[in-house]
Amino acid sequence: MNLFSDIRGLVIDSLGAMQQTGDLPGDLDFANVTVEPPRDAAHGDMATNAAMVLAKPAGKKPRDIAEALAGRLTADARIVSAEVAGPGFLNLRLDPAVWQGVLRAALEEGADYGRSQMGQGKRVNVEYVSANPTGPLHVGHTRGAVFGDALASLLDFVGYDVTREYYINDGGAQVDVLARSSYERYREACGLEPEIAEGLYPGDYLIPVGEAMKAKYGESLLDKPEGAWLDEVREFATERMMDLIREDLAQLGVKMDVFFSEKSLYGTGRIEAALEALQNKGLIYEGVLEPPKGKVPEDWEPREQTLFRSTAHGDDVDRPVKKSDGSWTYFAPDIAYHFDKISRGFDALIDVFGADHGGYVKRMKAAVSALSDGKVPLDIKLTQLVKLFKNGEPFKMSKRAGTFITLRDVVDQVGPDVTRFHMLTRKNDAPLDFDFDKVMEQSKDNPVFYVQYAHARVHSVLRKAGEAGIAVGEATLGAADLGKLDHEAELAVAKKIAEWPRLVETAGRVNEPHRVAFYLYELASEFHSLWNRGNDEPALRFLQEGDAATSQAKIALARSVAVVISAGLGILGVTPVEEMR
RNA sequence: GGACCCAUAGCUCAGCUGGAUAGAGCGCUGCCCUCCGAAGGCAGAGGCCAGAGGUUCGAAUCCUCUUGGGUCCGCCA
Repeated sequence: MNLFSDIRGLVIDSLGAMQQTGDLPGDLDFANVTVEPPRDAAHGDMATNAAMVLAKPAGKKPRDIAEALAGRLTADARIVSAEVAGPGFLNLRLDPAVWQGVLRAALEEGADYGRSQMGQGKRVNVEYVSANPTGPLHVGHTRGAVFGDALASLLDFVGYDVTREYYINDGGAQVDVLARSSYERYREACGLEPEIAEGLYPGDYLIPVGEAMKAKYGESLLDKPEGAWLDEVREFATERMMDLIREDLAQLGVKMDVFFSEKSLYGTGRIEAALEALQNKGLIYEGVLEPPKGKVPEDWEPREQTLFRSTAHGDDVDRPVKKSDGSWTYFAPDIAYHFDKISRGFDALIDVFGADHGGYVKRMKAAVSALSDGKVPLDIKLTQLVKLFKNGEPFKMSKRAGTFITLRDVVDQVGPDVTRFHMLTRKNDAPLDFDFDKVMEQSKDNPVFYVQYAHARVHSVLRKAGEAGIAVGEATLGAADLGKLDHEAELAVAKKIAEWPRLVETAGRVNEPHRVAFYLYELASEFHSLWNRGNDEPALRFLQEGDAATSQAKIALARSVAVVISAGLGILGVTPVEEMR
């Protein structure tokens, strides 16, 4: 159930009834009518802007509409009072039974409480990570992996049919470099001195690749020209790197549905087909680009290339798809890849890129817009930089010095749960500080711990109740007399739980999983607050000695908190622990 | 030169895609606890939402400009 959409439905029905009686004109658009929690609890439980939104089109004063609407709403048993306030807000107070109904729904629906049909089963493709298969994943990839994965789960939760996809850049020059670098490690494995020339990948992670090559090929590849082994080694090394990356992702709990190979686009006519589709729309031409203004590269000279008229779809300049030597630019297979996604029938596409790829957003959107005739929306989410700290000191990374931090370094040290939660405590387009010590800290100052602790506390109550001989089974709690939960501190927690279905829909609509993390923090905060009040007011403790019925009602509330935290953490990909440590 | 992102309490950040007196944590101030449901609790101070215009019943939120920070800018992926 979603209480807010229920009440909104009531408001819309009442407005419709007012149209019937002639209190409102018949041709009104209710799309902008909202029902939301008020910022200030003193304003009641919910507020609707209906009167203000409709005043102008209806040609009436907002307060008059509000008064009339209030009369109708209070006829509903759920609405205790409806007061006109401010410029025309209608503040609603709900019967406590409504909140108790929310708790009952949470208990009954369990992990599905808050699940929504908003996505209507539409197919959405979320592409994320897509790191070059030339080495292990580093921290930057980690953020993209966590973000993309949580986003995918979130969209699934609100009713989309989600495909998680990874685009393997195995078709460009970088995999040739990988092959050459691996070959040197192979020579090393054969007892020769490796020559890691400038421009090759120096990382140690290729040493095992060299050894594996020796195991497979013996010394048969030695003393042969590059042309004789390049294809073979490239494929071998790329496979190895993808195994490595898959393991890294598994460490983090990320599992892709599809790994799509860039290479599979070459030599199969698929790039040509995609460009032909653009050609048929008159969006491909031969031309010479203007040099970038202000900062002209030293070696700039005008060259004729094959260009995509991306400016026809919102880009600033047209983009080359073929180099002057006739080979494809990286953009051409990207176009073909997105063309493939479109032709697989997705209703919406999402790409998760690092912020350093911000410059490609417009051209990619232009390509998708052109290829789908504007029918398939592409949203591109950029994840900002992660700044690493150790003991409060910035941790400098240098690829050259080999001191760059990998995903595995992070996960090995702090674990997948802490990594994932912390990476989602910031909006995707805001830079993120990651302090190895702070994120591990077991104190209320650490949001990860704070939320986990709330969940653990609930389970602690359940355990203690069991020890005290109080039944806390699903059926028992579901049938508990929730009318006993009438204290404002208890209702505050119930109200927070009522917001959950609304929150996930909002988060899903804007593709922002961090909202889930912030919500969970707030819910945990309400719960801890209630718990703490139990110190001074024994009547607010969850376990009431000698009163099983009251205890069960309170435990049902606690249990509902755990249900929502568990569902929320599930979306974030974090394990809800039942006890700390 | 241009494009994109960002600018909110002393610090780190939220702000429900236009709503009421702008929130949280840290830090700060004060009080309480030290009868373990205390890996503390409660309360308070703290803001020209970078600046200037505009849009409207209403703007931190949308538009324009300015300032300041980040990323990127024809064949690299």
